[in-house]
Amino acid sequence: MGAPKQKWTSEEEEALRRGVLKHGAGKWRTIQKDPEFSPVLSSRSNIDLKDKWRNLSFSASGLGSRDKIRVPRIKVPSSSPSPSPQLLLLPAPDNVVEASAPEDIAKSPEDDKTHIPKFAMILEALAELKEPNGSDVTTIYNFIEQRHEVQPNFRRLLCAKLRRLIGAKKVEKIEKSYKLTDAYAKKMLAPMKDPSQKKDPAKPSKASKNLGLFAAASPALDAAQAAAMKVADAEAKAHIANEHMMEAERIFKMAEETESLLTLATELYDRCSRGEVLTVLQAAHREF
DNA sequence: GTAGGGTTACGT
DNA sequence: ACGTAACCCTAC
Repeated sequence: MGAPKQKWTSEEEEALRRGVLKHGAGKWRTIQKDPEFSPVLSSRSNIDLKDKWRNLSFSASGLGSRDKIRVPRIKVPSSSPSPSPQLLLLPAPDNVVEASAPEDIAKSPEDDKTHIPKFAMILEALAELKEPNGSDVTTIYNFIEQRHEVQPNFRRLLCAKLRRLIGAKKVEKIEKSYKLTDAYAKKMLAPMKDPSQKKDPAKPSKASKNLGLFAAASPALDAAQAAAMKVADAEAKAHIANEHMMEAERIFKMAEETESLLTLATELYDRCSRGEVLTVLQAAHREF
């Protein structure tokens, strides 16, 4: 029944970019109705434009790695060479990055020691929040955000993750809130006296008697829980400390990059003002 | 009409 | 398991 997702074509994307350049971000209806773009964007609604722009903004802001600053790439449409200076001021999302990414730092991209699966974070949050009627997304998000460094779009991911956990019968949804299922909560808190843990993902155990699971927790459960919390806490602290070091490192590197960019820009400007013709490639490789 | 949270489909 | 693009829902 559903429409199989209408992927944006590069023409549509380009029209959107130009539309934003012309009318500004937020004027989605105006852009959509503009005769210059309406032929291309006819099958897109104003909110489609908005959503697409949001996606572009996200992917252009280089989450997780460097530059929070969006660097608009100057793309001359080849037919009309009119690169207005506004281009440099517009917060237009664009395919940044380009070439020249000297990874001279001896840091492996995947750091297994500090990698905590998203699912684990969510389960940990639910286990420790232990709200009888479940916790809503915001509560869960806040909890995780305090404990772990999360990416800016984590909130968005959280919903998808929770759904998967529901599918895996580890979490159940009550109204707008989420909580661990009876079966899974027990499994988490159970001591390892049972080596033959059943991994049956299809737990038919209905959530009929899960009320008061935590309220009626036995001393043994409390102890196990406290121990688990201590471990989790220590891990979280180590994780945070590591994150801070990495962040400092990242900022330092960013400062270096910014400085060299500034130098490059100054040189470029100097040369251009003397009438020299340079290509971006030359500039990037300092071949001038 | 727009912004932003939420959901679903899909690719890796 | 995870991230993301496209789509949906709702408050303002």
